[in-house]
Amino acid sequence: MGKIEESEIPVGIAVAWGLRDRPGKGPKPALSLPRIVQAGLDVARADGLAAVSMARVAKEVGVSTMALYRYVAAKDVLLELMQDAAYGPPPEATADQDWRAGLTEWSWAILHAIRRHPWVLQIPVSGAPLLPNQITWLERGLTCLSGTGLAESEKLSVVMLLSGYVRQWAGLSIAVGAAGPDQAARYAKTLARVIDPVRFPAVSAAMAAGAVNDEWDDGDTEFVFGLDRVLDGIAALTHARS
Amino acid sequence: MGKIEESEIPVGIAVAWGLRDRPGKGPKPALSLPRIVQAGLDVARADGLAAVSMARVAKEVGVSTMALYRYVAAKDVLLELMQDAAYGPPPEATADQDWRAGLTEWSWAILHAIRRHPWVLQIPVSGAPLLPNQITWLERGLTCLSGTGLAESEKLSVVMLLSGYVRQWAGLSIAVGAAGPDQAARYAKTLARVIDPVRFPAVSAAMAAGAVNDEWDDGDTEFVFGLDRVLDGIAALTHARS
DNA sequence: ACCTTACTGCGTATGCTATACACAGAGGTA
DNA sequence: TACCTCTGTGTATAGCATACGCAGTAAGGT
Repeated sequence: MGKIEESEIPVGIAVAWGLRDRPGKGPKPALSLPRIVQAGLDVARADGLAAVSMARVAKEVGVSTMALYRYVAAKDVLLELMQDAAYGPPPEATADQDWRAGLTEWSWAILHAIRRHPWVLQIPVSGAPLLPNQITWLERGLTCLSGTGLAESEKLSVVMLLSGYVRQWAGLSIAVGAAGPDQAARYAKTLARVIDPVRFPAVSAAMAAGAVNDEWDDGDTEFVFGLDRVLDGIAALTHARS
Repeated sequence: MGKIEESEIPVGIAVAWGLRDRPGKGPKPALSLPRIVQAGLDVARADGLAAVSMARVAKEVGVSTMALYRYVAAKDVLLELMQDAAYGPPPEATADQDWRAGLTEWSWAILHAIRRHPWVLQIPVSGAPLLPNQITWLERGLTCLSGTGLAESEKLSVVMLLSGYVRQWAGLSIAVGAAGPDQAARYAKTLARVIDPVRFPAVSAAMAAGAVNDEWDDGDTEFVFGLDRVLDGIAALTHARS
């Protein structure tokens, strides 16, 4: 692979894809990028994303803080790489599925990945997805839609719509259910305390009907509800196209 | 309003709703919470959310750093208040709309609010929405669905689905188009550079069709595409319910 | 064999961050 | 008047990302 002009591709991206001239001139590197990223994952899993500092990661690898900067241009890059590693590659696709079954599976797989590494949601969105695993997930999602008559740009929009939903839903459900099992009940109680039924009749009605309470008791049924809504919308489009 | 047991309601929340015993014992406060939040908004607008430090906000108000902690328990609370202030109250609802028109308007209003204050997307999600403006937005969204036969919990899910979509879409479109007008083209070029058509046929096809390039040229058409998909899905549900 | 060159990991230093704590003054209440 | 509580502030601490310079290491060219 040829040399890359640094003006075109961000450094971290190039590294992640394995492009880089390795002249092998100096001393042999004592550590590797995957090793650093793995250490970052370990710290995040153990003590949360907030605990992921360069110093902490370096200690985890058994190396001085500044050594990391030989492999990673800045902390942001490390976080991006961690994110890509956290999602990992998507699971193998089941053969002979229609688009709906395929995308359902795909969405669940995203949700599971996020549940495995909830901290990925706290990583600030820095740009469009570009890293290997993210591209692979995108590829798998687009493939599900190959049978439909959708335009390429429509496929792309659909996949992003879906991944956005999963991500958003996961974030909300994790935030609500984070501190404990009965946190949702407390949330409802707090709302009831603060909300004026005259100013907020609809919210009050929803609360009176127990919607807020029931909402997160078994998160999965609520997830499939929204998922089915999105998929119904896509189905309407595919019907119109065929 | 009575005293609140601090175990039930987070401090910042209580403050935002205006609940707090004001014994007026000591010296008169020289500043107010809204003044501080406004200063935070000013800093965020001028130099981005990263520039919002307690010291910077304090300087903006003309006060020592630590003075802020008399009004705000921690920086996180300030950020939550800033977020609520950034969204502001939702616009007045147009009379005599069906749910779809109402929610469309509502979604656009959210998008506009985010575009006015893009940094809100960088605030880490700390919990379920609880602040006054957020509740008001929720109220307005639920009200749009009052005519439909949906269950309360379904209404809630629908509203969250929609707000999630808008938020997600706004984040992506801002991230992509952030650095400049031709950033999207560079993104496409970079992708083409890195992506193997054999390993990623679907992504390559999308790129070849110009999907990635066209996607963000006029962001609004892409926004309404996804929005219509979601609304179609909701429409399918309302038909089933009536 | 030797020098050059590029690359490694490291130690130090800088300037920033949030916030704990103690204190002085203000303005109510008893 | 004495007190009590709430105010704003100054100082101090611990942590953070990272710029910079240095010493050592291995390969390429001569």
